Amino acid sequence: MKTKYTETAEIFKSFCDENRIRILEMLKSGEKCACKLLDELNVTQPTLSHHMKILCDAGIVDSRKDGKWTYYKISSDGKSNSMHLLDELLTPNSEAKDTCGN
Amino acid sequence: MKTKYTETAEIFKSFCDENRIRILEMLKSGEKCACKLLDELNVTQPTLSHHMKILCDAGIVDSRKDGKWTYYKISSDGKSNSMHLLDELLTPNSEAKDTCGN
DNA sequence: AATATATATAGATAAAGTTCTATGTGAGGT
DNA sequence: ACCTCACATAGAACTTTATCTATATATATT
Repeated sequence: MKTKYTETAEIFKSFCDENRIRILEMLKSGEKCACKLLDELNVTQPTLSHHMKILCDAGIVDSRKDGKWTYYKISSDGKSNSMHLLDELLTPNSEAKDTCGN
Repeated sequence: MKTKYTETAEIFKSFCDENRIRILEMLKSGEKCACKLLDELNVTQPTLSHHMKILCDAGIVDSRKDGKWTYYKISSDGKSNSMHLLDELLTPNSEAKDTCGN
């Protein structure tokens, strides 16, 4: 069974690898094809493919095939979803104090 | 050398483990001492300690010692910093298209 | 059809992360 | 002083993740 915690963790895994962060930074300037991303990263093609799968599966990046090429871009839904999740996770919801007096 | 990518990844590592997500959810209702967190998680005390160190080192959680006890709470600076980082990472900054025509 | 190119998948390996047991440390209480 | 309780650290076992090489697939191009 996949808990809600697992799902949240899946999404944030997108952001805890250096190369995926580099990829996202590249995509900030717009849609890019895999070959272009590959040019700028010091990884092999299968490694890039692995990272793109993680980003796409998490919904952070959208992909589109055009002939031989695959283009990737940041998903605006993925962005708002993850921003919302993070906000939700870090926003205190009450002031119930705990003094360990139990 | 620690790149900016490494640092960003460090911070987001806070959110990619199920147990750390559970911990953060518990802290949403206010400051809690380690013993209380331990009660509600199915992990040993050293494992909790490990997770708290990751959360504190990332600046997401603040800790405070009071006698024998250590209290943890979500850091509002940590929150705004990580929200800002995520927003920055996922906000497109131009519409430069790339048609792989290079 | 044969070939070349872009990407994906499979499988192996290595590095990183999580978790445990055992032990250390430091703060109170008796 | 001694003991107990809360937490941290050390080190080992296990799991997960990242990365590579080799290969498959799918889309042009000739």
